[in-house]
Amino acid sequence: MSRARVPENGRSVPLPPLGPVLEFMRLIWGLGHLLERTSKRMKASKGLTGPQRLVIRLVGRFPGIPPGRLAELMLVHPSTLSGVLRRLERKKLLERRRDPNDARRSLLGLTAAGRALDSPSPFTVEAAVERVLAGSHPSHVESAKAILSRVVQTLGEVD
Amino acid sequence: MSRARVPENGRSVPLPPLGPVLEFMRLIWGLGHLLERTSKRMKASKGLTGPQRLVIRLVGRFPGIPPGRLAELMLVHPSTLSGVLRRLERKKLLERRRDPNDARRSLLGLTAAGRALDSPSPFTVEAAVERVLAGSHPSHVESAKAILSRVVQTLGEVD
DNA sequence: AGGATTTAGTTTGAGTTGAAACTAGTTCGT
DNA sequence: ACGAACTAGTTTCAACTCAAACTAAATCCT
Repeated sequence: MSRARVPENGRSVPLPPLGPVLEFMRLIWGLGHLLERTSKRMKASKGLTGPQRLVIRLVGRFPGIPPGRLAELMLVHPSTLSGVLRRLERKKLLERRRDPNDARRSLLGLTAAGRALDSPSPFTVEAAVERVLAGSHPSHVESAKAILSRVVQTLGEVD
Repeated sequence: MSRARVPENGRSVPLPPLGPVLEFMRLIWGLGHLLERTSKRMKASKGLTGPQRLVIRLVGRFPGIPPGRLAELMLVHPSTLSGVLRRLERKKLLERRRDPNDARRSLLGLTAAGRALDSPSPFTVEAAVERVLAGSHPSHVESAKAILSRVVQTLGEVD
């Protein structure tokens, strides 16, 4: 018969078991959503979203980097970055200068205000990842990175 | 004097090295973006986005599940699910019935058209994850799951 | 040199995301 | 029994995401 296990009453039914694949998918989707959540809260508390903060950190590390390179580094579509850069520029944290050698290209740089925000800080995604990685066996971290890289690669090659 | 390594000319400079923490962040952010990309392409080719498809799969597995439970299962905020459900309902793939025992609650179910889409299928995130997991050492998969779970938990407890 | 192709970046459009504010229904406390 | 507290779900809002279409600039090819 095996009709069972349907939560006909939302409450009181424990989380149903899913297969290992759905389990893993739930983890990686859920991870993305948690990053999103952390980002929203950072904006409320510090005025910068996650992607905005990441841009500040990376432009701080590589001044003069053009938007295309930065998008590649962040693994986002260039058009996504446009909006993030626009909002950071509106807040006077970042500047776009024209590349004298190639007028199509912009060169990104932090303003003084932007540089003031370019520092590690608690309650960020960076800090959380730092903590987890520091408290895990290096070999496990390596395995995780390998698996994640393969998923990234496999998904990426569906081009 | 170590001023070096600035890509003053976007082209021809290899990807700069980042620390292990930023490296890992790049992977998990990037994974989220790849899922997003796959989702967009699925919509173009099959008419369903990733979250929409996941809802179909899960409601198919657990008919009568209420939105709150489904949100919990998908690790998304309930308000996020509202829009996804609205769009699926507009497409006549899903129905919301009122729970006779608790009028606040809805009970979700697939229409005949929705049930027709509830099947595994290539070129989905599910298929890609399946492939990677099948081709990896089980112990590595376990390590990855453990690390990811800890990141999820650490980020989650920043409540 | 000059038109065709390629490349860098932005704009527009639809979907997803979480948080806060809101509505409506249920349960609790006295 | 009845008002207070709680719960389920939706709406509204700003930001992010990719893709496709577009602009402008550089390079390529005769």
